Amino acid sequence: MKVATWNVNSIKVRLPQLLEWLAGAQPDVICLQETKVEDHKFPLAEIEQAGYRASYSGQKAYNGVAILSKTPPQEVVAGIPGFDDDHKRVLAATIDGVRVLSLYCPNGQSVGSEKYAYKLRWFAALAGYLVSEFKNNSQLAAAGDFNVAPEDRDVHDPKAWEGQIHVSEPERTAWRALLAPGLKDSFRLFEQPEKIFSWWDYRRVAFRRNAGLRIDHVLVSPGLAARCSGCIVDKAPRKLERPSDHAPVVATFS
DNA sequence: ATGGCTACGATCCGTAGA
Repeated sequence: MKVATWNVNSIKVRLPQLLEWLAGAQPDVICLQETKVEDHKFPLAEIEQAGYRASYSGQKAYNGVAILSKTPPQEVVAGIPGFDDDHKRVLAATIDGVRVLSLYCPNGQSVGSEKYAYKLRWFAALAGYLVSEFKNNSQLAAAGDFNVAPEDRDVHDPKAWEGQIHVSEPERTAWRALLAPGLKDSFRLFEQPEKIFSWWDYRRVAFRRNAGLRIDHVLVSPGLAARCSGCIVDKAPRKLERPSDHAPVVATFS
């Protein structure tokens, strides 16, 4: 079983690239973020034509998450129950017995801003949600754009980024709180090359310089970690014309 | 110190992303 996550930065713009990537990579599940479309405008027909079921929770212009799967999704839930949020950032579905969460965590703008406070509040709510979901299903995969680079080795230039948004200590503490119930960053279950990132700024030819951050992750429960045989970032779509600024991350399970 | 790109929805610039 292959579980992928990809912040597509507009599913409307990226649809041809998404369909092409699905045809090649053949994931069983893909979590999408920043779809930026209302549900009635979601490109369902094209995705079904490609052999996928789709669950989605979107809004105009900003945010929006989806889960595409080869087999039917069950018990689909949008948002974090009990956490009031106008932003469409969370979608859960059970696929082949695995509880899958597609997460678009807040960006936070800058340390100390109002959006930063919202980011930290949001992470606290997510931590509680992950615990309750994990209690219901020991096979849990929480995949998405977390907007946190967990360690300095996930940052191209840790000195330049020190204390900044995505790497600040409160954000990293919030990240570790997500892992506290025993979840693992699937990427770090394996030996990895240095300087692997999942996002590169559109500006300053960041991709060609590999000036990136690793902020897209697939978290797995111990039960799924035991079945995990690999986790990679696929940089290929980032090399295309008019790419998303994020690359897909793919975790494989036996 | 600033802006650099890209997408979007409102106009012909502002907001947001990271």
